[in-house]
Amino acid sequence: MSTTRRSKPPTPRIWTGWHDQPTLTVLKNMLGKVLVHAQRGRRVSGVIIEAEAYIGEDDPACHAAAGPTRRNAPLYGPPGFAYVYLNYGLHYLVNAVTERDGFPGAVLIRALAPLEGIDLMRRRRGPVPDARICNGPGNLTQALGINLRHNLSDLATSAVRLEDHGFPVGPIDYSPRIGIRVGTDRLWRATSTTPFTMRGHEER
DNA sequence: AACACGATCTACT
DNA sequence: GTAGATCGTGTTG
Repeated sequence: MSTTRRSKPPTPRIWTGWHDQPTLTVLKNMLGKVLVHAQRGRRVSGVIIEAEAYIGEDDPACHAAAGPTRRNAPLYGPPGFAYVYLNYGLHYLVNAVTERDGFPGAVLIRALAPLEGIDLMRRRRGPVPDARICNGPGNLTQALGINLRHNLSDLATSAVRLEDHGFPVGPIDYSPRIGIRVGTDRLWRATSTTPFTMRGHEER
């Protein structure tokens, strides 16, 4: 065995501490965590700076509002898995499933500050400014190469996973969720007010 | 089997 | 500010 030692950074921790937490707690803790797609030995990742909660059949904006279907089945499963679906026939959106088995809930990841593999992100996203590479739920999945194949991935063990790199999170803003016409009374959109490397995020 | 629609984004005006 | 892209899903026939 070679004894050559390079100064390897400490292995980034998989983030699993959220599995048993209420969705709104997961929402709060999601900011500052790192969404990773490790593929073909390459890591593409970003720090989560914007996310939204969708909780229960009583939440009219939640995909589970009309009860369980084949599509939203992941929401009803155990926490810790990805719920990926195609929106508007164009964009893949990635959620982290929350709440106990049988109760639907998830956190939608809406924006990242690019961390690793930015060159690959640029290639996937085409000629857009760096600041907009990962802002928007459909844009970040394109940048990370996340699609329907990753639906129901275990976010602790799969190529698509959540890690805690210890990024400090400052104050968090809570505002109405975006792109929905119902359930806008709930302030379940969380945004980080402190920039990490780049913001790429604008209020509307 | 056919159809309407959506937790969006971009490119126009 | 708003039209258009584009397709899986749920609903209807």
